[in-house]
Amino acid sequence: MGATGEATSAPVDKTTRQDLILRLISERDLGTQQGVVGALADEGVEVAQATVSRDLAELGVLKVGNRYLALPHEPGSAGIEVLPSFVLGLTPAQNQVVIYTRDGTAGAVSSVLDRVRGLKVLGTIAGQDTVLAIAPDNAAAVEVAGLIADVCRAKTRPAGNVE
Amino acid sequence: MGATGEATSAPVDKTTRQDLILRLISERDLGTQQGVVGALADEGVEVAQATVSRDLAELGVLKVGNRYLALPHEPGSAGIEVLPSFVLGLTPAQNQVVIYTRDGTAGAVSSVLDRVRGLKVLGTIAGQDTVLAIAPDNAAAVEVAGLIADVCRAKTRPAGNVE
DNA sequence: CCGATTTATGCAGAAACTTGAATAAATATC
DNA sequence: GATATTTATTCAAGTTTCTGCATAAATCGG
Repeated sequence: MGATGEATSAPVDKTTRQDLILRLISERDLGTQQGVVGALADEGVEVAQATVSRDLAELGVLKVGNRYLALPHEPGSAGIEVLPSFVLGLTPAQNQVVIYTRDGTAGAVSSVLDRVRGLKVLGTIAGQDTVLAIAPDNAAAVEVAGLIADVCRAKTRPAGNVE
Repeated sequence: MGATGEATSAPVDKTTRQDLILRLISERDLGTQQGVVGALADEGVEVAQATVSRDLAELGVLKVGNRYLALPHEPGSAGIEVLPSFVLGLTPAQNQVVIYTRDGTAGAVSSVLDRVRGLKVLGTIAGQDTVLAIAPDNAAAVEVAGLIADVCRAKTRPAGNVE
């Protein structure tokens, strides 16, 4: 049967829908909740914008500039949104990203990077003011670097306040 | 205020109660659901036996012989109840437990031991038909050995079938 | 600053979950 | 094997969660 664009299929539960949202905003270029509603509809999941609003908040999805980023982190711990306070610069090199941080904060930055789910980072090594993030390959390293740069540059705002 | 034996305190939610149950059956020697109800009451948590029955089932608590064991494992993976099929014998040595298994099943046994929460095992090493389980100290090793022996000897039955 | 777009929230009905009482089923004891 | 004990399950509240609708609040583009 059809690979894409089902009509109305079985009603999915909240968890399934939220997993789907995480996948969709990784694959497609989604920047509005209405867009997410449409993308969900393409997959046969029909919900209201209000629901997407609440889902994004619960998932901890960030909106960087004009794009949602599926980078939720462990609840309760510092997330990627603290990076702008610590990161001074960064540069991809081979399959690595070298990240320059305020002195003494490299450990914290590496800790954050380790905890962010969805980031293509295999592992990190932290010095005093430098973090080395190891990615699977150069493409991933470039992607990660771009992502972190975006987060640090653009006005980043959490997609919501989970109660 | 009193350290033990509160009267009726704030109504606790399901998760809190289940955590408490895990702790109680580790500390005390509980062998019946009515006993668990009583132990909970001592802590100021009043519930019916039916609730305890459902809790034990959800928690995956085992009843070995005449005693509940708080050894829940990752849901969906093989748990401690498969050990009798694989384990032939075992002996504590220093802070380790040497476990003799059916040939080829040492890996599976070690995998199970690694996944069982609440077991005082730091790590395991598996050969072909032998598993070495490393405990913090001799006392822990003896305890673990006794536990595994009990599980293999006594009629072990899962405390329930979660739907 | 104004209108348009995007996002968040109060509310209400629906659905799902939780739990105790009663009772059935299973297990142990003699 | 009969009885007593222990555990599981059915049923019916009571409670919580979920979600759309309508609307308020916030943000963006001139």
